[in-house]
Amino acid sequence: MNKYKDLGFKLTPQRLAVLNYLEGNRSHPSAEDVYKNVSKKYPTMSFATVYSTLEALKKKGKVLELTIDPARKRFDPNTEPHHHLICVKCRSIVDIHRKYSLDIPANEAGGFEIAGNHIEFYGICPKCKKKDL
Amino acid sequence: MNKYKDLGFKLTPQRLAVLNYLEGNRSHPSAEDVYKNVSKKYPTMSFATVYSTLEALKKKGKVLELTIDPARKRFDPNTEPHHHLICVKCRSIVDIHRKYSLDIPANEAGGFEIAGNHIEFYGICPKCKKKDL
DNA sequence: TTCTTGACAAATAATGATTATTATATAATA
DNA sequence: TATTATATAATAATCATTATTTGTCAAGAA
Repeated sequence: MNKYKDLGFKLTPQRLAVLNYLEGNRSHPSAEDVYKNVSKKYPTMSFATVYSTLEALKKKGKVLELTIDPARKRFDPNTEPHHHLICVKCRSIVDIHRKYSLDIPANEAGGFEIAGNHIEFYGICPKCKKKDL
Repeated sequence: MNKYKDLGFKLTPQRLAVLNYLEGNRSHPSAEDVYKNVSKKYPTMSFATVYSTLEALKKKGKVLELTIDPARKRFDPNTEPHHHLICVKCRSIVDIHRKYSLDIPANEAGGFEIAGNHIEFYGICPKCKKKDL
């Protein structure tokens, strides 16, 4: 009945709390976001535990680490291939689930073996648009 | 005769050295790369000067800050719109100058005003492919 | 049940990139 | 050349992240 059984690592309360927070979360939280939220339930939770849990989940492919925000890492529990639309003002991130076919001509690929791609769309979110009057 | 005349900020020797290093540079250097190189000519050069120069150039649109490398900022003096192909092993970066038409259906855009996009291709560079035998 | 072992959590320290501060030096301009 | 604003260098501070250490707990062996 436990959906995390197959993770192959110990399911501690702290880890469960992190998993629950991430479950279905589409806000692309930073480690701090995770920490803040999970701390409510587990006040003794330390930052290091958050990082190590996220790292463990990353290794198991349950979470993606996004390199979108220059200031901090963001994590994404949505592991299906998708793209992101980022607000250049407030750095909020929205998922884009479209498929795009992106080929690189061999002469531009410089001998690389292509493994995948990720598109970052930039824009201004509705909230920030309002603030700018 | 000076191609940097129009920058609208003081042209110190240090800044000129940074500009010369960036000119035509396609290696997407980090601040440390810039510092190391420019230090050869200006041994008293400080890291802070590198950062502030890069920041100033960024504001003037002469340099782009890349958020590709989770470990550090990378800078790109090639300000024409283009994309990047990154080696997941060594983090080397190659430019991709193709144009791709990428539309987001309005219902996915969440009310964002789209301003641009950037594609990150992932792969393994020839050097790292060899190392893996 | 008790012992042993290994993984985990928490606290804390350490690291590394970046930014801020401050006193001095220098470029641009009158 | 003098003035003035801005840049430099040195340094300290900050912030996110990683490493270390010590104590705790859980599961299996004796």
